[in-house]
Amino acid sequence: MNAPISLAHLKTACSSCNLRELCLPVGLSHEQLETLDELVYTRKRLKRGESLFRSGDEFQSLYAIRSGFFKTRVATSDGRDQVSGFQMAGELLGIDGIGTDTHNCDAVALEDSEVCVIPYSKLEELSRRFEPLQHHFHKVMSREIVRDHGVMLLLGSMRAEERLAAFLLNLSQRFTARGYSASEFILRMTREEIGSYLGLKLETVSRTFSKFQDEGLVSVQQKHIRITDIPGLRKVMGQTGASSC
Amino acid sequence: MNAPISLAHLKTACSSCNLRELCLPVGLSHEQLETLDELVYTRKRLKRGESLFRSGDEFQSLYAIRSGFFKTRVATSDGRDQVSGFQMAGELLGIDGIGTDTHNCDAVALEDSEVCVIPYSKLEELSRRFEPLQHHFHKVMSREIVRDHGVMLLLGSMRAEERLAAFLLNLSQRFTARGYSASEFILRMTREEIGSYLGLKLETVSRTFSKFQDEGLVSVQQKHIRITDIPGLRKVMGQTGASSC
DNA sequence: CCGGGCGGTTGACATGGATCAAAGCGCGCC
DNA sequence: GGCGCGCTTTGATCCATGTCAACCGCCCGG
Repeated sequence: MNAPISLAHLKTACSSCNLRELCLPVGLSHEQLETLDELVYTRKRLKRGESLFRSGDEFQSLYAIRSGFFKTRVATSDGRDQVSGFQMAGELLGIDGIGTDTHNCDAVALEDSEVCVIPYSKLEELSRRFEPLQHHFHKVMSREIVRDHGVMLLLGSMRAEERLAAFLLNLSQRFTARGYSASEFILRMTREEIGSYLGLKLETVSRTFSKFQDEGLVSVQQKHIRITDIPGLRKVMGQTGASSC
Repeated sequence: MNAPISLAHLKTACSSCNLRELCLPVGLSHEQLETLDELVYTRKRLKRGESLFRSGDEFQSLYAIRSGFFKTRVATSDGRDQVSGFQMAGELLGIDGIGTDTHNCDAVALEDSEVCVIPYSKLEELSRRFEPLQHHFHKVMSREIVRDHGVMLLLGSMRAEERLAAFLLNLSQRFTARGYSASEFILRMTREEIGSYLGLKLETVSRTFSKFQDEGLVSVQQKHIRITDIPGLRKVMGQTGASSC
């Protein structure tokens, strides 16, 4: 049922991974890190468009993104679906599966990607023996909840321009954290996927990009984005409709 | 800064709590339960309108609701806020604080309520020693994430009627799980709070209630709700705008 | 028992974003 | 390297929901 996925049985070491400051082991000492190395046995490569897991799949592992870009997608029983997040290197996929032992969303690679496979039972076992790991794992889950509340706020009370500004600033900040440019990047997702995530139609996303460009906030060329006025975008996000006061 | 809150230093035992099938200890054996009793030292009573914690407060404990009804509320930097959830007996409050050691939302009692105070460091310690507790706590957090994704889907792609139908059915189901009527209950929150949660204005909530009443789906009298046609409400939720095909 | 205020309802109107439609372009596949 | 499809842009129109306003009525306190 799943598309074929190449499985690389490579020995992976968190202790030597250059994402360790973003990923599960963040903040652990070097010797603590070496304890972690027994957690990750395998990696998995995915090509663009392939699913890492799908809603309904049995849950067994979490996945840490080593490279690439993903979206997660949730669906209603009546066939509508929505992008629930975009994930990049160092972020964790699959947490949704813990609660029901079954995945509740699809994770799809938006470009050729590689993930570390973290067997969940192993993670639980290790985090019982190893307090800093337990603590950090809890933090990761808690932050995911806080992030989701932020998206709920965006979806429930922001206007189209504010949503897109918030989206761009969020991407910018995450790229910065990974050592990339804060102001210039390639969007890995389509206008439709952005719209789905932001609760807008693709036409609205496109129009809003054009509007931002006219206003000199960004320079848009297809998927290539250059933010030319970060404070300006912040101001767009901050303004409360204005008409309501 | 906080409103005065009465602290009851009562010995509380999960093992004899009639909410144990809904709360943290769900699914544990009786002897396992007794290990849990050392987790909860105190309870806290809150009157209607009081805050259990506020955004920015230092995070120290989780709270299990023994009785009553709460809302949580998140805010943007520019002053807008939104209800992020309604919580009832057996549910856990405060998970948002784990990630940053600081609470990221306000929790407000919507009626006189009582909570069990669960010191978080104690919970981590116990769940290291006690695998089923660890496992269940992870499940609770994961389910919260899945729930939030459901709300995001609602906010991003449902119409007003679908949102309100989903809201009523969700309440109904949660009341059922607590042994109350699935079809008749008192809303603890105002139309404005419902609207905030659902990304609608209070007038829209009110109008939609009236519409449901005209259609014979519910009988509404202020905060008193009687669902007269549960399958009908389900159908409202399921229909996909219809115009889009 | 009465009065005031808050929460709720309803109506009229405004509007942001959806929808429908059509054309351009750019990227990937062969 | 060229072709075709999918993504994007842009325009015209429509509609769901927001906004503004007025009134109602329940509940609480005096």
